[in-house]
Amino acid sequence: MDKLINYLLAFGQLNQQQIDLITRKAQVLKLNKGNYFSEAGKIPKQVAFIEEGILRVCYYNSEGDEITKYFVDETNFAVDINSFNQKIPSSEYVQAVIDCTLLVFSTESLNDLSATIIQWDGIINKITEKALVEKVNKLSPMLAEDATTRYLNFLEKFPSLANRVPLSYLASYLGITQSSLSRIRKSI
Amino acid sequence: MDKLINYLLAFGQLNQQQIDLITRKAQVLKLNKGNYFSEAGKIPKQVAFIEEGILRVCYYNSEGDEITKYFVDETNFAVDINSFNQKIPSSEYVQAVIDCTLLVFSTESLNDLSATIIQWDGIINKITEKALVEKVNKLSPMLAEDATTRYLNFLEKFPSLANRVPLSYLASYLGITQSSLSRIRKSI
DNA sequence: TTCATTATTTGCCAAATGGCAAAAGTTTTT
DNA sequence: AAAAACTTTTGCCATTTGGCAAATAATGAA
Repeated sequence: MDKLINYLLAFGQLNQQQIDLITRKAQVLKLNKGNYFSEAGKIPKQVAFIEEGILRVCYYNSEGDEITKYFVDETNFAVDINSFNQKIPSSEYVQAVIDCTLLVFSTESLNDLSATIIQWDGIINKITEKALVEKVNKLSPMLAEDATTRYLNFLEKFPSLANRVPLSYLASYLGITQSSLSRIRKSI
Repeated sequence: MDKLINYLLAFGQLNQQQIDLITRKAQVLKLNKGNYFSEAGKIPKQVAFIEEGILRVCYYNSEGDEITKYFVDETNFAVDINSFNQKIPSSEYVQAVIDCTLLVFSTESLNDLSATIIQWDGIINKITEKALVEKVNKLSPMLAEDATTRYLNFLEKFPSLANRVPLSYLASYLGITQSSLSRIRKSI
């Protein structure tokens, strides 16, 4: 739980009473590799803070290919924020890439926290904004990079993952085919 | 000014008094094609609402190439949000792609609005989040598309722009070279 | 352990895109 | 109007990436 609290504290002050409340509202969830935290077609009812492990967000494009939109690692929140906020069915899956320990907040818990902790909304908004800005800044340059560079950058960010994750997850994230990725790996 | 007010009203309620205040804080700025709204290296001190025209956000990558990160069109806000909020020098330029009419809010005006209008922060946060989510959702599939598809999608979103904008703006946004884009155009 | 299933690598060749430089076209300046 | 500066197109060829199918390798189930 410390990881979560420290993370929140980086975005705003919280007193001990508030911290205790947050701690009480968080539920530990162990999610095994391959299992889904949330699924397309359903309205997301929870937000996950990743204490250990890595999730990925993926969807099916119009050609029916499964596309990994991004990976989310330790000490970050994961949720289809758009669907969650608007209470509309998600178009994405959120899946454990490796065994994960999550701290889960339900919609109701979040409402309580928002109503009780005056700084809560401000903190959450900062976190949300930062996470989204990072995603844009990550994706944008990828378009101009070649496949090998994109793979090397992935390796840097997720060194432990490259060989433990199905090729398909990675290839679709990098925007290349599995065989291309396989060849790129070989050439390194 | 109506465009702005209607846009804001889509994200939250505002009474006439509040609308008047917002109107008073907004400054009209005509920005001609090619001119910069904000520049890399400077701390952004203003936010722009685009009443007419199109802006682009661009930067120089490590190879020194100028990359168009995205275009922002009518009825949207533009700012390097990260630098603006953190008050750190921007790494991006915001430039008029065609002649623009902007409604500009200074940091101070925004602070006033935030302090005076109770719903302000909520509205702005919703707008920010929506804009960022849209950018991620736009960029992510582009990686899996070929250059022609990316160009066609651009054409759909900005039909009027394709032939009025320097090739270089467009090509760097699409992640291809100018000559490739020129050939793609020809082939259509 | 063995079989079945799934994931990854590889070969072969086609298609897409890039690099570079010259030519053609546009715009701006004088 | 002519010259200069800049933008876009084009040719030629190299490199990258893809498509498809077969071969290997790895994983999981019986």
